[in-house]
Amino acid sequence: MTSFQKKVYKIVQKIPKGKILTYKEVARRGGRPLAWRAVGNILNKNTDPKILCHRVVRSDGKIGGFNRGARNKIKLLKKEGIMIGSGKIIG
DNA sequence: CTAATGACCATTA
DNA sequence: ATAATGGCCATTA
Repeated sequence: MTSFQKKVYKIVQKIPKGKILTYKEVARRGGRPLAWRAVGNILNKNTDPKILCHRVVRSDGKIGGFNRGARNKIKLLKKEGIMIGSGKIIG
């Protein structure tokens, strides 16, 4: 475990159901407001089923990526109650 | 240490 | 609307 990784996980796990955070926001909460690049990188290499990484999306409203494919990510978000259309978030 | 990578972001054409 | 470019950061090789 690396330092930033731990922070990112803690923040991502703290995201309440039905809500989402952008990579930028996660980075900001992690103390590195300009490290959204690394955030995505960390999640990418550590896609564990116990970690809720599907509540993190892009700033443009797009979904982004996912270990099981963006399709699955969208499904999960939809299940949580988030509205998604054309691969983007509507709410 | 250097170089390369990427679930990104913002701007410009 | 899409495509391409520059910038930023932590992690990995």
